[in-house]
Amino acid sequence: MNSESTHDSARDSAGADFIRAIIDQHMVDGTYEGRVHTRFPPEPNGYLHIGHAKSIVLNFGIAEQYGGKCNLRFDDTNPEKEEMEYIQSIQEDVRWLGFEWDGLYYASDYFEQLYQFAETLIQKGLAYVCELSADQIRETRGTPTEAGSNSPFRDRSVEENLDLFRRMRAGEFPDGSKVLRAKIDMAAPNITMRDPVLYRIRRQHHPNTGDAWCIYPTYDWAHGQSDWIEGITHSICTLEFENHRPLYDWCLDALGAAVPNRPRQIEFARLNIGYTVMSKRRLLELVREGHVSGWDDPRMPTICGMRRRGYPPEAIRSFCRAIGVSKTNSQIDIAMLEFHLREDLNRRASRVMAVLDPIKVVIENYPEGKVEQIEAENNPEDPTTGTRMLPFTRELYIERDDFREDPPKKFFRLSPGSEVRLKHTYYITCTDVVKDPVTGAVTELRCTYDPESAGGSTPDGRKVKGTLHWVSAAHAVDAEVRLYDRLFSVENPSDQAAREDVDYKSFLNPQSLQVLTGCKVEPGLREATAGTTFQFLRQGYFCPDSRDSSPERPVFNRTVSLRDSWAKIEQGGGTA
RNA sequence: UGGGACGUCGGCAAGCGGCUAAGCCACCGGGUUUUGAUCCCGGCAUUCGGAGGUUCGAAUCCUCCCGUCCCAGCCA
Repeated sequence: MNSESTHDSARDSAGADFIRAIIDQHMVDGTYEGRVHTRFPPEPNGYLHIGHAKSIVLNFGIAEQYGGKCNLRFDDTNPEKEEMEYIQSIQEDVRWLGFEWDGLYYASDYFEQLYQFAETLIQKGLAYVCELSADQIRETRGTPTEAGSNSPFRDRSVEENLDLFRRMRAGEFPDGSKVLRAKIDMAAPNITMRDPVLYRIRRQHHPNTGDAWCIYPTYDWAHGQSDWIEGITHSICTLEFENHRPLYDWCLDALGAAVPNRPRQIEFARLNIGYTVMSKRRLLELVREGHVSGWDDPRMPTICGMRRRGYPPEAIRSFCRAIGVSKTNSQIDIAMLEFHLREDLNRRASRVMAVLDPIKVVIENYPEGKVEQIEAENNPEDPTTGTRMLPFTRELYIERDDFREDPPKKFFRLSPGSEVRLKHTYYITCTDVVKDPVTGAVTELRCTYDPESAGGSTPDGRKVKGTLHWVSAAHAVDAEVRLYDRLFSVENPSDQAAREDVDYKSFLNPQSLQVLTGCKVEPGLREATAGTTFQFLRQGYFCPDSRDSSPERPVFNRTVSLRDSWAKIEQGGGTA
């Protein structure tokens, strides 16, 4: 079923999560006759995000692990919010993450059957057509501490209910005028069980069924039965559905579902990550109000945003596996995500040189017009990736921050009189600093090189502490580089906003995107295409932007920076 | 003040009555290094929300208490 690419790491020695423990037990006692069938059931009302990835990895991962199946099912019971655009993007994202579904279904595929089930319910005296308005239903539902009261329509005859329900379907009544309700218990302590609505009248064009229906089932009526129809064994969902499980079971019982063909609902805690928001409502809002450039803005926690940012699917998968599955409401440290990102990229990203904030270096004793080809390894973590040639000339660019006229303690990069190594090649020594006569800003560094140091070491064996990345001025390609940072400047935007009674958007990080122009990258990068993430040596991982980059005008997104212990030293030391 | 669920290191998370409470991230040292990256080595909960109790023995069982989350959509 699933592709081999998802096997990327065996489960470690830790015990299986509680869901797998339940399945293990089912395997032992034969509850489902050895069958495991899960499903990933997104509502097509938004783009998938990293929280969905957790669920995808869980559901598809379980199917794979137990030799079972996993369906992709669109939970399209509410045509008001659902769109084709989302149906497309969701499939794209699931596939990109590396999974292939066994069956592709829509809850709407079952509308007829669901309708028939509802008639069965009516016939059993377990559902009735209620004519109370939405407001009246709310008012008679009671509160957490007070029981609700019965609807005056609760005790209609089976015949009347059947007739009314059929006429609802036939379109004889206006939107919102009637609903079908389950007849359970208006005094139930669990509010979900107080005669929940099963069908509503809504003349709304449906992306899949068009105008075939004017009544639509609610989630509660559609979900469990869809699971049942598909032969799902383990219906895994998030914690907020825990209160609905009794209803899920009630529906199945009412229809006579029994093991081994009776789905079991299991709830786990949804993923939360610091410094971002995860609800589709809020993500939609950020898109609609233009706080980000779209669902695929590289700052978004959406799958498409992360893809554009340069995350490989493997990194997302290994993160999802590492965080575990439990029922504890938790929030994962963003550092955990970044760790798995770097771990993956370190292994596979080609090393290249790019100068983000260039300052010119002129090597005075290097012949004018001479061009040497320097051999550079592509990835020290993987020698099979070979080497490439890099042009070296008298005029180069290095990182402005790699030079200090007045170097702090333990700074072992370039400063007047100091000697450093240029990565893959010569040692250079700074001999003079050229400044703008009016601003005093450093505009150019004059250096000398040691011809004996070709290849990065000298016959006399002297050491240099610093190694800098560089690019030949004449050969460098100009590029735009976008540095991304966390979307929000506080760890819990939603919680904090609620506490301080302000809008969560007031915590948007104004520094979340910094655009650098005039960056100088090595020549080969002109040909780079989206989908490949590189390591810009000593800086971080970057990828060509899938929308805006072109050979004529390369644009790179910073996926994540490299860990930087010097920055820590400098910060800590400076303030101490 | 109703019901449901959850509380083990800064963040995740194993543990299911009996070795000195796994592992990962973060953090703090130290080593290697032509990326101050990677890699390697070491440190990091006498304690499991709290208080009682059962037991030879409890994070694991019982009682009470405290805290957090979810539920009053014709959303999912």
